[in-house]
Amino acid sequence: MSANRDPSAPQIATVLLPLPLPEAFDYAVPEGMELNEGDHVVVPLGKRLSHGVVWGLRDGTGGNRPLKPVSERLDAPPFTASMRAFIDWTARYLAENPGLVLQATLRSRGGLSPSPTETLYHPTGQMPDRMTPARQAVLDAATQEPASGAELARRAGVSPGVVKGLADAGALRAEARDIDQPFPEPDPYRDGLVLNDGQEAAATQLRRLVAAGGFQAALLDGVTGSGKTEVYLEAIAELLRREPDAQVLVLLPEIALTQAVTARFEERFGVSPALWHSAIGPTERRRAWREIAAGRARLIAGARSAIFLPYRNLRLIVVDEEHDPTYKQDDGLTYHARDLAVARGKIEGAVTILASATPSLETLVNARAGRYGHIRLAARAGSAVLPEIETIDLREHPPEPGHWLSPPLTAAMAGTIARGEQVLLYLNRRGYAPLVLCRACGHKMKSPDTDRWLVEHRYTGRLICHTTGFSMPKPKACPECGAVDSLTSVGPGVERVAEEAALRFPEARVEVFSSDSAAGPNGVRDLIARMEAGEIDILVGTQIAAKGHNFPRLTLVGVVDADLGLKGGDLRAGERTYQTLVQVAGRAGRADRPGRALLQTHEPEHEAIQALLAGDRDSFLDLEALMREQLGLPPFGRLAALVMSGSDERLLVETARIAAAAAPLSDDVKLFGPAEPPLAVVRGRYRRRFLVQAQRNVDVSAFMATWMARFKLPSSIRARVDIEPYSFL
DNA sequence: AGCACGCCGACT
DNA sequence: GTCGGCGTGCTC
Repeated sequence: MSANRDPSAPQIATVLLPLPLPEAFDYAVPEGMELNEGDHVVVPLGKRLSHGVVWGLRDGTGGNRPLKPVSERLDAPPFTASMRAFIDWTARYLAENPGLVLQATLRSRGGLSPSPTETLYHPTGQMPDRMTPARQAVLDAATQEPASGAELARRAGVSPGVVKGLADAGALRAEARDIDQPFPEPDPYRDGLVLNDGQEAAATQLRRLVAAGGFQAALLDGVTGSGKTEVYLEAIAELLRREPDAQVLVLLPEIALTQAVTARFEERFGVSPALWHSAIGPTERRRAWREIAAGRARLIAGARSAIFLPYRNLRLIVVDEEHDPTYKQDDGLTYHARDLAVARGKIEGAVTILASATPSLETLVNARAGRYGHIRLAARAGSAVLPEIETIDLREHPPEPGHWLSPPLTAAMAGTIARGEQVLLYLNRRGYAPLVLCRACGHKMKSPDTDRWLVEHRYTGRLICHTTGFSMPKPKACPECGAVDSLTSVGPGVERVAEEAALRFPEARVEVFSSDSAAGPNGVRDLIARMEAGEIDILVGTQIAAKGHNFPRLTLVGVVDADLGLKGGDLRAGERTYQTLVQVAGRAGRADRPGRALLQTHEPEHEAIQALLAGDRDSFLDLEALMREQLGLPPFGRLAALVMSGSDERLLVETARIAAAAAPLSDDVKLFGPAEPPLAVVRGRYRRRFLVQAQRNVDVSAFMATWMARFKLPSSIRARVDIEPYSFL
C-alpha cells in the first residue's frame, strides 16, 4: 500500500490515544518523519502532549482545518496488526471507546522508553599500583560477581570511594547494563514428568493441535487432580520446539496460583515465566511489559489483565480453570478474560486451550457444538482416586444451637486428625459473623451507604461492609437503642467456624484461609507452604482455599453450608455451586490417600448436590442447559446490562427514563428496566439497572453502542455497559 | 483523562 | 472588588 508512495507527499496519521475518546485523531506527519502503522508516537493534545499509537496512515492534508503535526516517533516495538485488531475488536465487543482498551494494554509506566541502565564494575585483571586490604576486598567481591559501585562497597564493607579509586586506577572497568534484563530462554527439550496413559493421549491431541498451527480452541476437560497442567505443559513444549520465537500465555484466576505454576514451569523448562498480575511491582512490571512487547519473553503467566499485553508472536493461550468467575470482573473495563482469550486466539492465529474440571456451560456448549475441540482426561494422576462424596442432612443431624459443625462431620474430623491427616472446612463467608444485631431492639448493623449488613471480623474487632469497604470498630452499645453489650453475632463466617473447631479439637492446629487472614501474596504463600508441610491440622477456608492447591495430606473436606450458593437466584447459581463443590471436594485425597468430602445441607435432594453425589456432571449440565435454552439465557441467548449511577437520585431516575425511551427496540431484543438493583446505593451513589436479552444471533454489542449514542448522559451520571453480565447486583 | 472556561461564595 | 469552588465541554 505505502510501498511505492511518493515520500514527499503530505501524509496523515490517524492516532489512537489511550483516553476515553470516541475515536482516533488525525495528525500531520512532519516531513522527514517515517511512520508505520502500529508505531508509538507523541502527539499534541490541547495544551499538552499525549502518547498514542498510529492506527492508520493515508496521503493528504487536513484540508480546511490544518492538522497538528506528530511531535515524535518513539523508538519502541510497534503494536502488531493483530494487536491493533484485537483492540478494535474488544472495543466493539464491549461497546467501549477504543482508547480505553488501548489504555488497558499500556498498564506499565516506562515500558515504552528504553530500559534504564545500571553501572556494573568488572575487574580488568590489571593490578593497581598500590594495593590495600580495602582495595583487595573490593576486587575479590567484583571477581565473585560484578556489581554496582554501591553494592561492591557494601559487600566489601568499605566506602564507595574505594571502588571509585580502583576504577580510576584501571583495575575496575565500568560497564552499563540494562536494568530490565531479558527473561532467560526456556528449554523445551528437558524431560517432563512421566505421563499416564490418559495424560499421554490428551497430550498427543494437544500436540497435534499445536502442530497444525493457526487458531483452534479446545476444552481440556479433566477431573480435579488428573494432571491437566502436565498435559498443557506438553503442548507448550511442542510449540517451543517447533517455533523457538513463539510466545505462550497461561491465564490463571488467582495470583496465589502463579506460585505453583511458576514451580512447574521451572521444572519443565528450566526458567520461570514472566509474571503479570496486580501485585507485581513497578520495576518487574516494566520489565515484563517491555520484554513481552519486544517478543523476548516467551512464557507468560498472569491474571486476567495479561490478555491485554502487547505480544509480538502469541501462538498459544491457556486459560486454566476457565470456569472461574474471577475471570469476569471490572478492571476499569468490564470483560471476561476467557472470552477475550478466545477472540485473541482467533485474531493472533493461536491455539487456545480452556482447561477445567468443571467447564462453564458456555464452553461445554461450544465444545459439544464442535466449535471447540474436546479433550477429556478421565483418571486422576498417580494413585489418587476421586474423593468419596456424601451429604449430611442437617435436618436429621443438626449441630448444637450456636454451632455449625454437625455430629457426623466432627466425628469424621476426629478420625482424620487421629490418623495424622488434614481437614479442610469450606465456607464461603469471610469474617466471624455475617450479621450483627441488637438483642434488645432487634436493630441490624448496616452499612451506612448501601443496604447491606456489616460483617463482623473478630481478628480486627471491626464491622466491615464487603461491598463498599466501609469499616468501623464494633461498638459497645447499640447505636439505635443504646443498650450496652447487646450486640450479638448471627450466623457463621470462617473465623467463627475456626473458633468452634479449635474449641472442639484443642490439640489441633487450626488456621483460617481467606483473603483477610492471608494478607498479601506472601501471607498466602506462607499459609500454603505450612499446609503442604503438614503444620496445619484444620484449615478453615473460603473460596480462595478451594482453588488449585495440592495438599497431599488433606483427606477430609467438610462443606459447612453446601446450600449457600443455591440462593441468590442468579442464572448461574446452580452451575456455580456445582463447580465450587466439585473443586472443594477435589482438594481431598490428591496423593496416595483416599479422600472424603462431606457436604452439610438442608436440601440433599437439590439437582446440583445429587449430580455431585452421582459424579454425573454431564447430566447435571444437560439439565442446566435445557433450562437456559428454554428461557433464552446464555449461552443460548445473549444478555447485556447497563448500570447507571449518580449521586443525584432524581436526575438518575430522569436519565434512566430518557434512556429507556431511547432504546432502539426490535422484535428480537427485550429490554428490562430501569430497575432498582439489590445494591441500590453504593458509596452515596444511587444505581439503576437495565437488562437486555436477545437471541443468540443478535449483536448485543452493536445494540448497546447504538442505544448509548441515542441519548445524552449528564456528566454527573455514569453508565457502564456489561456484555454477558455475571453479576446481577 | 487533563485542562480551560465559566459563573457564584468568602476573603487579602 | 478578587481568589477559587468544581460543572461543562473540548481535545485532531
